[in-house]
Amino acid sequence: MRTKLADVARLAGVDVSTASRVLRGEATQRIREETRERVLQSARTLNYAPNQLARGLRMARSATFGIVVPQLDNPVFASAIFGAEKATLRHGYSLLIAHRGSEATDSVYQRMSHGNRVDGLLVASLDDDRLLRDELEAAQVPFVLLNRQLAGAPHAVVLDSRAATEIAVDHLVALGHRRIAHLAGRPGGFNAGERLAGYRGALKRHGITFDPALVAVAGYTAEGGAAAMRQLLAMRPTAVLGATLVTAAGAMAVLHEAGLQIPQDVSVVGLHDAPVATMLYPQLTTVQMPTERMGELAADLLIALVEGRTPDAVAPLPPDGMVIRSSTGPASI
Amino acid sequence: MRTKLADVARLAGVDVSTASRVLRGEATQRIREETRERVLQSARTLNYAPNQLARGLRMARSATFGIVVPQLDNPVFASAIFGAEKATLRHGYSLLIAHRGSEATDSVYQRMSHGNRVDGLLVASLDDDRLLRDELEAAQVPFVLLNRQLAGAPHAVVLDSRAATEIAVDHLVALGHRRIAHLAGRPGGFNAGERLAGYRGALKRHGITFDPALVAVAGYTAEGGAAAMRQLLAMRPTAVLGATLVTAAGAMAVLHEAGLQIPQDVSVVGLHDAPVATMLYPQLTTVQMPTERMGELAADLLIALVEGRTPDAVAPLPPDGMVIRSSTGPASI
DNA sequence: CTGTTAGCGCGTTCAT
DNA sequence: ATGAACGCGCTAACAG
Repeated sequence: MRTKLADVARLAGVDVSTASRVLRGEATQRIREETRERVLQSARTLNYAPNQLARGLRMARSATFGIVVPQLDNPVFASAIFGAEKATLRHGYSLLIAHRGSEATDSVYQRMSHGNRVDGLLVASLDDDRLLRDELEAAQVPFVLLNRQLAGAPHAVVLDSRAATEIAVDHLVALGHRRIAHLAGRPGGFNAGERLAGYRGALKRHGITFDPALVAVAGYTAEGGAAAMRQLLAMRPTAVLGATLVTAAGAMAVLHEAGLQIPQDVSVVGLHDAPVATMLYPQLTTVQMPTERMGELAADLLIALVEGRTPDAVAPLPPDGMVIRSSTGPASI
Repeated sequence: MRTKLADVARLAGVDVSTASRVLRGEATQRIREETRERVLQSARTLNYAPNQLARGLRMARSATFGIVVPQLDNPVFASAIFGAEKATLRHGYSLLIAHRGSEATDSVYQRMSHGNRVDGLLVASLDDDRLLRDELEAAQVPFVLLNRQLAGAPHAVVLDSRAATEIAVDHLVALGHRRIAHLAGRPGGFNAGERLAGYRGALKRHGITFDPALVAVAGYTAEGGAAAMRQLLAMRPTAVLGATLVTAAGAMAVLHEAGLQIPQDVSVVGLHDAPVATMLYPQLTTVQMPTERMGELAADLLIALVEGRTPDAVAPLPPDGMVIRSSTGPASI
């Protein structure tokens, strides 16, 4: 049997309610300094930790969030989870993890909300808007979206993908590139649209005419990046801007196969930064994004929501900057 | 207010105790088929889900496990978590995630055990034996180690790193290699020792004399792999066996810099398999390991433990096999 | 300033 | 075959 509040109270010679008040640090209540000390001391010697199940039942508040991710091997999500876990821990919340499976009924959101009684949800789903909205509505708990938007959902923390592509293009233009290809993400996706907008905006700002033939849909896989790059080869770009590290890597493989030198013949930039960037050859120049911070801010926002505050919307997180490695260089032509 | 058992009971016109018996599917109890139907129907229409907090409090059993990882961006752990989550979900358990921080007192294990009342722990820590044993002892819950051993801890699910290096060496020897370098992991680490043993054993089996100068400590980072490879260059190996994908990638970068062709001049093999292997140039030949299965088996083992069974030890998980890509080829000399 | 009391929602005796 | 009553450990209203 583990030590419970009653044990602490008995040892301190007080009632459980008094012990509870002391341990919870009630500011409004007045408690004699001497009793407070005795209770604290008892709790320490007994190594007391409150039973969160009982507390959650009583308070109708589990101090637990659920985080739902599509995959774990995506470094952006891994980093976001890490940040979220740091923030929740800091505020005394725990984090229940689950992946979004294919279950039709009793979605993961409802299970966490109704079953586990989480106080809120961190949602990093890639599902389409309609499905996601329905499932989140049924969950009936506050939620914050991670790196995506959802029409009608007010709370989201996203990376500023538009700004990221802009500074990537700036970097390439500064190196003299004008024929810059873009490996685009999933058409219709929120971030894909933002990136394309940033790409076009930056080109325009530099007086370069947008050429649709320099954009190919790559999705988010190495194979997709490779296929898109093959298609773009005929356009003879001097630089390529990938949507993610993975697509950039796929493109690099195709460039290698084609006998093109990186960066002498073609420069390559990837979005986000992760250890894998240093594992490519040549090491990939990237736009570093605050992915861990995104998780932290999302958790902070969720905490504010469940604690009844009405937080301001969080602006898209600007990139941390370019990480210049070896995959970019002066334009050859 | 969410629907509770009493709501279901009222709608069905029975007592809560009856509703409880029906919904928990008590085998010993006899319940009239007609009432059972009515209760089930009521639960369905009210979209009832039992409050796990209340149930956990009552049963002294939260149906929740804690999983503790050092990092999330390690693909082996990410995959293991994914597998563990699948298995726990399948058996009606939830998964609380946390990383092992640097907190001295009130370790993450104790917090999960005493505070969150998890029924068991999945431990993927890299901490040294002494610290880990003390903290786990204080947690007082069943636990299963993930991909590591701990003296005196009976339950662990590990990958067979020894067999993995063995088949990697077999593959290289079959290609005619005899000067095979090894980028070793953290000295003293469990898996590092296993890999070295497998390497030495396979060499011996093929009648190749073990040369300590062909082994360099690389740790588990790209930089470590690069440094070790630089050191080994003087030995003119025709093949390199990395401890992980990351170290192999670091080594490949050094080979590129040195103007050596992969695989014409030097073949490279990495242990574990992950998408990043296809992102390297040339694509990396690897030994695929059942990392996700490891997580599943660990969760299954933990479930057996907390449910009072006395499961057999799980043997080290053999590799799934070689994934031959482009980084290995016939020995040049 | 502190003790008494009453549940939170559920599973489980013990009755009937 | 079903209902009544109790308590898991905790917090919060109400007394005093």
